[in-house]
Amino acid sequence: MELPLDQILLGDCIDLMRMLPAGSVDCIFADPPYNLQLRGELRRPDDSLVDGVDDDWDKFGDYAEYDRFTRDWLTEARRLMRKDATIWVIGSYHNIFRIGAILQDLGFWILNDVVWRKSNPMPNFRGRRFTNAHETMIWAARSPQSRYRFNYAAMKALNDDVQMRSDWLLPLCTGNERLRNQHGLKLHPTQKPESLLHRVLLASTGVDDVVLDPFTGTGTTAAMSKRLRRRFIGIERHPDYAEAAIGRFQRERPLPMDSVMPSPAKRDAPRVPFGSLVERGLIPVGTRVTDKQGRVSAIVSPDGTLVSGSRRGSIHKLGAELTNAPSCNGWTFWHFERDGALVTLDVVRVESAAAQDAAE
Amino acid sequence: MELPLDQILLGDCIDLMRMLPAGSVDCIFADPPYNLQLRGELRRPDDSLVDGVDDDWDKFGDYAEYDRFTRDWLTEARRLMRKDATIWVIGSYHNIFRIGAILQDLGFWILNDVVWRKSNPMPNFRGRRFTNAHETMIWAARSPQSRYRFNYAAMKALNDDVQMRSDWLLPLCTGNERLRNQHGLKLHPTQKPESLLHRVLLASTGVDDVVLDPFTGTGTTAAMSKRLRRRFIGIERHPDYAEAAIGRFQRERPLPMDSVMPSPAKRDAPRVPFGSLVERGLIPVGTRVTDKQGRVSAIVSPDGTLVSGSRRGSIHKLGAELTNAPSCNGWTFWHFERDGALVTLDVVRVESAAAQDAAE
DNA sequence: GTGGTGACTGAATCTTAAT
DNA sequence: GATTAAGATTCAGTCACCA
Repeated sequence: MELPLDQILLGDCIDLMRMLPAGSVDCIFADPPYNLQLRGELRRPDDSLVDGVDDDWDKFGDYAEYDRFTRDWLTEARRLMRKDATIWVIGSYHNIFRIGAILQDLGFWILNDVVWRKSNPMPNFRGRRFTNAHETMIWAARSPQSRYRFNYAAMKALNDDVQMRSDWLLPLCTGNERLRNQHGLKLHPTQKPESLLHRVLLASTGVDDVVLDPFTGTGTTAAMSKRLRRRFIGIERHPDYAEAAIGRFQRERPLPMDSVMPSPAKRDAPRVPFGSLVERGLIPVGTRVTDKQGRVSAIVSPDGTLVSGSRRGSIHKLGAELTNAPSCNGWTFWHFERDGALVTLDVVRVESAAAQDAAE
Repeated sequence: MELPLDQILLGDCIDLMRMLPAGSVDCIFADPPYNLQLRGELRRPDDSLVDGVDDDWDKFGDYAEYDRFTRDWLTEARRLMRKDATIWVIGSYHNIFRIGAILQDLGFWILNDVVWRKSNPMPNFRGRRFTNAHETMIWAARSPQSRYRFNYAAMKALNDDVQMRSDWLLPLCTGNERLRNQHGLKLHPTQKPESLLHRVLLASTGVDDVVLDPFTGTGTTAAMSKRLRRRFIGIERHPDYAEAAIGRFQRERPLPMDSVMPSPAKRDAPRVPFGSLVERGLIPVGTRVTDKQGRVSAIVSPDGTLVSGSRRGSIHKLGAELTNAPSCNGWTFWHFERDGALVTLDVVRVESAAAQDAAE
């Protein structure tokens, strides 16, 4: 079977993976059934019913059956991976420990466990546990010898020039992004947010890499692969999900090539201290900066700190302090008026970097 | 063997646990060895050397040894747990997946996986992975039937009155808290911060509960147990660590009793029958009660039931019936007019409880 | 357009005491 | 042990609707 690039295949992932040639994919993202074991209905304090995951595809007899299923699909997945390929598997405490142990048993080499912290998780309605506010992704190479791809600079740039950590704060997939049927009901109970796949693919794949998703669902991996100009192979067993994923994949448009290429200028650009922009007069001392809504404001000091009343700190620190946030990207948080429009500090940073490049 | 309360035993934890009586502890915190001794060579969690040969069977054999060790100590731990006891196990991606799977296989019931997000993790020096900025704790009950302890109100209070989430941001153990030898070197490679154990014990134990730590190390669990007035049993194999833990335990002072008592939780308050409020005239017979919007109404009877047309029942039952809900908390559902304002029955209940307290 | 209100929702292993 | 009734319990966000 030739490699079915940029297609979504309808059928069982183990059967279909068996038909694909060994060593043919660069990266796998897999969102297998979690084997949730829900024992009854759950109601919110206002008595409304929680729409839990009760689909047949998430039902397994016991742990042994789930383990067998996991070993089978991971074995095929590993066969399809090039020797330097990596795999991502997402899960919750119901299944992720079994998956992690089986990954290790099969010879995969775990690189990180990455925690997706949900900014808006469903609360715990009965007050009997901690709010289950995260899911876990395991990122593993095919073997300890794999010389895998990790776009370190891109991740660092995405994280305001500090190393990307193993815990990612991202919202659930809601609102317009969530695919719905003609009745306005969610098409898939567990659609993943695009932001999550965006970061996964940006971190571990390159342009034209072959990405496989054996549990495509409604195609978030498919859409993000196309947007970021990766090649995609999807497998989905459920005809309704597959149909939705195919339509979504067709509608998706790739970003311009230059925006998805790792930018050497950006990667090698030295970190620009805010103070240096002040020094160079690109942002005058005394400038009044505010957040986007103008709820908080501060004044630029000569040393590159901001002052707001009796508080003083870096653009990041003061932004966090004034909004009671644990952290803040001051570059994008603070705005100031220029030519009658509000622009972020980051705009000036980018302009200054471009000017430096031109000078070299 | 009598229960060695408030002691730290020197020896192998499996051997020593075998000598303790079954069903004798309320909570276990375990920080088992990962055996990650990186001396310029790669070692697996069980300390075996990665030999550079991609031999699946060999790797499985190594993991098997770690699994056997894990199964052995967890089996003994489970025997020591009361039927409603819970266990915490902390680990990293090297070992936590194996531990989680074995916990499930042994019949434990996972309640949460809790992520300890390190506010000051060690950076990734080689830039080949995400900064490993967290560790994972599994919190599990002895069985699915366990009626385990979770101090919901205390956790909510600790978190600015919103539910405590499954991701905790806490700094590493550094500075003065870190135990050091006479050369100023850290005594133990993975000493856990007191804040972590403080939260663990506050969440899942009560005053005078028996806490066991089979891998005591330098005794963070011991110290926090004593500080919070829990009873402690520790086991440590390494004489230097045990000695340090014993000294630390002896130096630790318990907090005042009133400060370690749990935050008052509504579900622990004594139950007041609605009828007794009627008897005491706090809510007069004949009072007209309604829901918040005034859509349904009823009249208070002398026996503490409500009457609405031909229907009659308890405040809960009638509330449920009139709204076609499966259940209803009558205390917060029903309102009545007092001094020109609508107040809930619950307000009266709380007032009467406060009056009783004052009278005592 | 803007702002305020209220309804709705999300991978969830979600109670306990008394009879 | 099974059954029944009491009663404790939610956060961040989106969107529709209306003033």
